[in-house]
Amino acid sequence: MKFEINSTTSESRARAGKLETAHGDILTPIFMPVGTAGSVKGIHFDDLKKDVKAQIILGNTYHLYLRPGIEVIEEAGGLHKFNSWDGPILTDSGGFQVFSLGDIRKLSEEGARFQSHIDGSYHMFTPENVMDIQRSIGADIIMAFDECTPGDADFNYAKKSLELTQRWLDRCFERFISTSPKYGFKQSLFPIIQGSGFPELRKLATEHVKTYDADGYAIGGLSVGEPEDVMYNMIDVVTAGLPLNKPRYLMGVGTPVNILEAIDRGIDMFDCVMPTRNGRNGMLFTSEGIINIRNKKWQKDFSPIDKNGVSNLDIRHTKAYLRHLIISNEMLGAQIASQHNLAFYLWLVTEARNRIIEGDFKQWKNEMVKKLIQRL
RNA sequence: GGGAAGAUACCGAAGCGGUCAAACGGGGCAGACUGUAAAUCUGUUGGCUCAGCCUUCGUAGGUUCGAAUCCUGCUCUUCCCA
Repeated sequence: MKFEINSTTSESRARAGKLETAHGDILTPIFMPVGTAGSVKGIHFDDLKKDVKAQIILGNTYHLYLRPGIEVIEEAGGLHKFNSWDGPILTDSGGFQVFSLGDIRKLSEEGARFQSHIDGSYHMFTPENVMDIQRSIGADIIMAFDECTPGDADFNYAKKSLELTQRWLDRCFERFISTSPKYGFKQSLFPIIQGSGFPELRKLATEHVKTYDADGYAIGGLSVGEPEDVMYNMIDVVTAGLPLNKPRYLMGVGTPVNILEAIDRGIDMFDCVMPTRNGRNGMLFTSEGIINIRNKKWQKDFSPIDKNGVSNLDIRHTKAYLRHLIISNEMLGAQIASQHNLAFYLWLVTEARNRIIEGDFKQWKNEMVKKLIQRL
């Protein structure tokens, strides 16, 4: 996988780049819509590509492993064939589920034993079988199996957790390099940097992942309950230590403001459920600020969803109509809101890229942040 | 014409002498959501000069220290018989 930096800025760490995968190029910075179960909730792939302008989507090892199951995906010929998305795909390893399904799993040196949230059955994830599973799913970018350390972890827990993640990373790479892709194209394995909110641990973690000449490096364990300034500080610490010529992926982040701040600090890739989940729940991110479309004040507002919006739906539909759909629990409402939010996120990172190239990123970012935190 | 049951807050529906401004649903209003156990979850929903007070359980009276709860008249609704 090739990554080239097209442009950098003098007053910030922000970069514009291009990541080449077997399923197409990705212009960075990029936001990657989350498609946990092989589907970005509520959005068809045609709209994702043409209207949202998504360049890469996610899938999730844990969810796909439980359902439909790896046999099905293998027989289909991999996830690309199965769901028909022909662009790049990244799969998360299930490490986040080890965190979010905390009460129904048990960690050991070997791996994570967990209960399915679907039927309660017991399963075991190890660094080795998670690599195998991700080979079978066949994403272009696959993630190391890690423990996503909780945001409120104390130093001792965070240190032990990081050390486990590091030992697991060694096993991930060992397995990864001794196996081959199943569908005739190259896969890249990204390590994940943990260390919670402790700069010294983050530095150690950064040094450790650099012992592998990976195609990209991810930062995990942020936006999991810690204060925002801690998150920004950790990003600073990590990006300062990472090689310049490799993409950096900040996992699970975040709000539009989080994304701009992270781009400013040298992050290239993002994913987050926020545009889709919050969209389903009536929260819109727009060029003017944040809208809770369920609020009564939009009941008779027949202005476009977002007058500056880039999605076709933004001008076509009014706030009043979208409010009606969401309030009435019509599934079209969730679809429109999700598609709008995703299109907005993709616009935001694309615009950031343009500004980096133009050279006025910092100024633009500061203006945008002011707008984006407003509640309309 | 005769008989039976019932009328509770925005709607439905509990309550059947004091602990009732009144359970529970729905609806309304607002909030949360960051590598998706989420088309989910939480709060709130008579008024006020708000640790208290005022007005509310069809309506007008009555019994009682005390009534949404008991009694009487009236109005309306539903069902059954003719």
